[in-house]
Amino acid sequence: MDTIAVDFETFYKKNEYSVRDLGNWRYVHDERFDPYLMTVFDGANSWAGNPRDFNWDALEDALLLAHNAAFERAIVGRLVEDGIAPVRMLQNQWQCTANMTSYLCGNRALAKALAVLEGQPMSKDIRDWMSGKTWQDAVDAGKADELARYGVGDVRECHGLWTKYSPRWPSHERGLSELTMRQCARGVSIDAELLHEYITVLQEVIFNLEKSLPWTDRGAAPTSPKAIAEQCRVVGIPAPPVKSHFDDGEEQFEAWEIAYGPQFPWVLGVSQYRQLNKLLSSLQTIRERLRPDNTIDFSLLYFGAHTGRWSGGGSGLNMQNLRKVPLYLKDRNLVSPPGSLSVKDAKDWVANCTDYAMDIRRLFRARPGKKFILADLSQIEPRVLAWLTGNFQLLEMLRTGMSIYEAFARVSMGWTGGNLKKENPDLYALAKIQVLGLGYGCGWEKFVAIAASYGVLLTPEKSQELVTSFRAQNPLTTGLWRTLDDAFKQSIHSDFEMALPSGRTMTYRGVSRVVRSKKDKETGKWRADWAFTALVGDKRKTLYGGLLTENLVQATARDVFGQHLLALEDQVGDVIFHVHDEAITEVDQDVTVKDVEHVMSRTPDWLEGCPVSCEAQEAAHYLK
DNA sequence: GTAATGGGCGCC
DNA sequence: AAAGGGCGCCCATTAC
Repeated sequence: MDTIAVDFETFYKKNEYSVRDLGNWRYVHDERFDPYLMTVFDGANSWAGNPRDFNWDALEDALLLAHNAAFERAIVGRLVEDGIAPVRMLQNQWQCTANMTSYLCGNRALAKALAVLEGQPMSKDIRDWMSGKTWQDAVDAGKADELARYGVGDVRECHGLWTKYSPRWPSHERGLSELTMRQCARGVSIDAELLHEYITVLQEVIFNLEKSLPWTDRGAAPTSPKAIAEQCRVVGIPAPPVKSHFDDGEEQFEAWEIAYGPQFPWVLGVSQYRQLNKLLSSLQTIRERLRPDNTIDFSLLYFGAHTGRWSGGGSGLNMQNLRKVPLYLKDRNLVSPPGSLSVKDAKDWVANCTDYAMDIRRLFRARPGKKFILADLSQIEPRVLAWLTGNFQLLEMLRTGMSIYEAFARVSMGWTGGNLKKENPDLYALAKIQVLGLGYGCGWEKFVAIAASYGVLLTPEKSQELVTSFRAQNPLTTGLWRTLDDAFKQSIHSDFEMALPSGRTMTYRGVSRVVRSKKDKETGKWRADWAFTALVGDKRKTLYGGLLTENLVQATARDVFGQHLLALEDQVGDVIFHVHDEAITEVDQDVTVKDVEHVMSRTPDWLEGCPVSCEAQEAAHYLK
């Protein structure tokens, strides 16, 4: 079979008319859509020109390659609709070399991937210059040849990368890449009526809120930090603490809100404005993306994170960070649950409110005649950590169906009684936060914040006690930190490679040691300190044993979930989208929760002995 | 004018 | 010796 690389240059304008602004489908169906240049390379010959002049027979039955193939594929779909490309073009197989290079070296962008894999620089200047310009503009400016050369260069590189590197890209990973493209194009069905209602209501709420912020009268933006600081100065209260400047920044900010919120409504109003505006932006994006059948396409990036997880971005709507707690609106004003509540408690709090609740997750629903089955893996990361560290005692208890938190309490906290959650809920809560928060080397200050996010308040003394006892009672875990830390440091002046159980390897390129000044906790004095760094994608980061452990666990959990995704598509039905350890499947009425659970409870061959389980439920729309 | 950066906020 | 991590989008501000 021929393998042919294809690339299109299309009219775009940054921040106005681009894939980033509109998503693939809406972009190629816009009236401004103009694929003015097509370039093709089959390994020997290249062609460049207007797609109307292309001999499409040359692509019949070929494997098509593109860097960001989801985009090229959407363009071909539009060309087919317009009768420019033949209908049989919908049958070609595609492979995405951007997905491939993400897997191989953590870089999606062609120029960066070439720089890392081939040590080769590449300029995108002409493409940047084309923002807002047409093919005729390029001709008039005498840049048409340069543009065509650039396009041909792209397809040559794309083809070359595939030829040289595709053998290193395992077939199941190609399968996940293809599945991702299918999922994004297939999209999800939207309750359009509810969407429009939500937008109308939310606009009114935001309008009311904006008016209540004193500085908006003076023309300042609703969330202007300068205006907020000025207002604080005028009324004689301290400016809000910057959350990221402190381990307990979240708590400090909350304390500031509690101290001054009752006297000055705008103190709470700013956060509320940001929350509401973020939600409204998402709703408006969904509205702009609606296709005639009331579905939207979206973007999920295969290997978007260096650990291999998918990321949700690239087209202005992220399906992986839709808010869980509905907004409670009373008389067209937002009433927020107390900040101290956990997500689960906040949801219960809103559920008990009458008036009006707005839940963005309700908008995503199964297509007519189908139903959703939502399934998520149960504590996959701590289970993987237990397997990686050889914590057989814990794994054995999990195998009996015991909760991981109770098993942890028995193995590491001396619990010998019956059902922990029923008999000693306080100890259960302490076990839970340790399992979720202490596996990767977290210190006591940060642990206070993590515990708080699960609704557990720890004093500094209690936090220190838990961190210390966790490390003493879990030598297998601290041993893995140490092992990876040592191995990483041994790799100085070269690359550090970390083998995963699945056979995949994570590579941290260019390990080096840097000297930094650091504040001594006891004396408060600055002194020299070493840190070991390496490249993660194209960014240099400081790494250490606990962090490498976390990366290893996250990557392994991703590989487990990836196997489940392929099996679900193969054996159960369409996976509409997924969020790290949670699959949203859209299935026929005769498919059962058990069918999904069966697939997602399977332990891969390469993780034998690690109990995997999931929780699944049917629903008419997305929830949880 | 656009690019880069950092804070805030959403998720697992 | 110690250090939780992985993302994306919106907004405001600053840098160029």
